[in-house]
Amino acid sequence: MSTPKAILIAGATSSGKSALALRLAQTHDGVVTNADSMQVYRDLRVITARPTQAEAALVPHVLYGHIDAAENYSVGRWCRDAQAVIGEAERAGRLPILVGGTGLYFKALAQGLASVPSIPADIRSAVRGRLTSEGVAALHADLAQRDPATAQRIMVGDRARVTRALEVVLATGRSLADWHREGMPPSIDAARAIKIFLAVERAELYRRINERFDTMLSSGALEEVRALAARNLDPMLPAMKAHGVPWLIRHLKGEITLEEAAEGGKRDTRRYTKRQGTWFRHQLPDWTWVAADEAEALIRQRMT
RNA sequence: AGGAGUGUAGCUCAACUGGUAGAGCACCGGUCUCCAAAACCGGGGGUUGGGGGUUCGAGCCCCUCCACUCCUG
Repeated sequence: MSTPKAILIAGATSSGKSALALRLAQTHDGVVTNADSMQVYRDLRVITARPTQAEAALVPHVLYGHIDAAENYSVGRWCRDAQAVIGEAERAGRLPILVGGTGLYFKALAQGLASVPSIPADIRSAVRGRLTSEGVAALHADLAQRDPATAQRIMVGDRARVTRALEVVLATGRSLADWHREGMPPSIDAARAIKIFLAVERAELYRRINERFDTMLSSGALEEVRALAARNLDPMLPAMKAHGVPWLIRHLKGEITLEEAAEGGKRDTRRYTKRQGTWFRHQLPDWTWVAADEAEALIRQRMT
């Protein structure tokens, strides 16, 4: 095998992937690049378990906390950012090490994304406005008229996809399915990358998640969320939906106890990690699943 | 020790005067192309504490044992 151009490390939340990425970066002159949809937000440091400043001082860490919580970041933007980072690392002779838990980001990076043009703001907000006023069923019915093929593939209650498909036909006059057929070249040469998924046994993972959430609380998570809440941002923004954030905001409003909020945050995280496993198993079947304590040895072996 | 009470799904609790044991949460599986830590779809579970009895039929009635709780001493 030729020298890998990049190492991609995925894994469930709390699987220990950040620590692994750090170790590898230290020994292989790497650039740790974030592939997590929530760690990109500046306002969310503790609650997303972003690497600390001390860790970031050891090796270069990029795409962490570089976006304001008021922004709507997206897969597309991340792909462009990641591509730039990878190119820069290569020119500097450093190894890009992408690490994160967002499956869609990795898939888009390795397999390409449909080149749907960005949706004009007025169309986007009009569609989202209709979602609240008319409800999903009405939007789905509208979609069925304009783009029957796509409408058939989407569940009637799936607000996110119905909204997306509708705004795409309205803005481009073409079916989302058409755009998907065309596709776009991947951002990296996936065949030459090491791709691993850090596997942790379910019970152990749940134990770690619960413990980690408590640690976050004692490390200032509540204060962080208080500051975020004080900005009075739109609750529909991605950053406002990070695990634990909605719950802690409810606690700060006096609606629920801190204990209830913590339970909710932990539960959401547990359920999420289950979906992460499903995603990688089915969507990216060519990734290697490996236990955390064997990952480093496996990677070193493939590096040679 | 005596008196009273409780024991049903992992948890909290339902089940009219005996008539096919359910609900919430938890949990499990799946979908996935630009808000993905999102948005959705689906699922099974119980020797009703153990044993015996009455009855066509027992979570429910009777006996007994066990566990826990409260009261009295």
